[in-house]
Amino acid sequence: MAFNATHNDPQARASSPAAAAVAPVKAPYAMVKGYLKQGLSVGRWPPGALMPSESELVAQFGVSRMTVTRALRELQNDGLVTRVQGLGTYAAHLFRVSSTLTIRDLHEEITARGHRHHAQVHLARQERTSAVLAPQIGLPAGVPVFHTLIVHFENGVPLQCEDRFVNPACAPDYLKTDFTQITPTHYLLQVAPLWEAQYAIEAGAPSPQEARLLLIPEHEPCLIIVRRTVNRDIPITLARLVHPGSRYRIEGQFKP
Amino acid sequence: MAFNATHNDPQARASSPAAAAVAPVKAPYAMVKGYLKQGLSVGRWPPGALMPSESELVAQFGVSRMTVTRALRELQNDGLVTRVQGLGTYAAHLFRVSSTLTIRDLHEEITARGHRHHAQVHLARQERTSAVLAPQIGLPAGVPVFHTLIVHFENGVPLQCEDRFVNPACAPDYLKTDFTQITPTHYLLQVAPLWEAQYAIEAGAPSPQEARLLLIPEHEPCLIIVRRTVNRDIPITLARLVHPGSRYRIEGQFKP
DNA sequence: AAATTCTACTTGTCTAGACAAGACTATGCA
DNA sequence: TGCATAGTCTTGTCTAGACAAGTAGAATTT
Repeated sequence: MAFNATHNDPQARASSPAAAAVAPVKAPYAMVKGYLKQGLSVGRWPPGALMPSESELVAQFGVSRMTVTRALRELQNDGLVTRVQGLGTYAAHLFRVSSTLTIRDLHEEITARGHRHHAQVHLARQERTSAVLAPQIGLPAGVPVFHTLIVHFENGVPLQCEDRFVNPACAPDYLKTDFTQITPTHYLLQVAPLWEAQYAIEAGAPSPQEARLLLIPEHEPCLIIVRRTVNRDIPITLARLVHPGSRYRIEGQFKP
Repeated sequence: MAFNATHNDPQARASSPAAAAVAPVKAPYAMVKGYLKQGLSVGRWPPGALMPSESELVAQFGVSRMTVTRALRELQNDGLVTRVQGLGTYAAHLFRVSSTLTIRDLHEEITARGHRHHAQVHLARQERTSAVLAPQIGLPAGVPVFHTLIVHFENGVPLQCEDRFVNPACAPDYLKTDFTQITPTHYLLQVAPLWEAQYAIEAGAPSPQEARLLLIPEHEPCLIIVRRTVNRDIPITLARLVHPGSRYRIEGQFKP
């Protein structure tokens, strides 16, 4: 991965001008993919247009069909083309554009910035699901759940108020964890490494308690993430993450 | 895509119990992928563990190597495994989990909900880049830019205030567009169908003007998206999209 | 003892051909 | 005219083998 690009480096691209003598030879499938991507970029195939068929590309590039198929399948996964069996490959309507939104463990995010992270545990106990909470987390009402309320600090400044409910069946030792050392996210990833989640990102005012814990005025806008996590239909956790709008934002990029 | 699952439906899954008589036969590559995914889910290979090699899976499933390779490559693209040439395939450390965040054209989003969309154009003119704006959009100071200020309504309720600057070089006819009929996003996608973008999502208070246009009090928290779009290093547009926190939120899901 | 070479195993990629199945079109029949 | 059928083109998937290249450890040489 560190040497000069060779034909089996799928990420091959032009390196520094000084090293331009060594041509960055792309793998054939990457050539085909790049050709189509470039064509889409310059408007050769406007959205919805029929693109060359696999056999045409096979003839044009002199490669086997598997190679062309791979290029087209990757473009499809990237959302750049739509393929329909029996019809052909079409340039995608990019009306919906997607990017990968990465939600990282907050501890890792802070330390990656070279800053100091610490946490204050304000609540860590067992409760019973209320009628309001039960449908949200996906458990029956009245069953035990773990409830933690933790404030995370970056360089001594409160950055996140984490109000979390955890299904004891998934993490029986959850409350024994020292949350000043290990974040709940980190712990839960170890207990249940693979899961699905639904999330909602919204702007809202903090609750009076959250404003107090985050040391912000009650009218300060906050970025609130509500996330529900399940492992094969079994609820794991429901978290409400409140961030002061002046201290936290989500950044990312689209790269079709 | 609508019939019973056959061996080449990659999305094949168990359908309703009544139709369980017809076994949802998965394609071989999907079998291998599902087996590995299941193993990762139940902790058979904890994060960082060495997983079976391609040749082992070939022997185990009695399929060709290309089939196994495809399953593993898709798992790699999904971020579930890490592959190193010469070493093997490892279960990924899922400390950073990603999802696809889709930002759709607002008009499509509203009509998809079965609601009515209309827009009010409050500003559509040519200006010159100020010293503050120039570095943000990536153009020199003092050059012409198009500036539009449009409020979008869902069923008559203001949902988004769109403050946008556009590079005339990319869309010379931008100002001739009837923005009550075609959203700027839609128009720009036609002019420059492929692009990259950086975005930031944050919570904040609206400007007095934005509060007035959105018919909300000045202290109402808003979800603000700032997006900068470029096509091969040429800036296309810089947009500030302000949404009332009580009326708009971003939803999505992780599905490793 | 240190450096080098060899070997076994891994992933990365490609080929040439095959069959299946969906979608459209032209044809033949009633 | 209306309908069924055959043909053609498309994508979806799989096979069996091949070579390249990266890694690690064992064997050999210096």
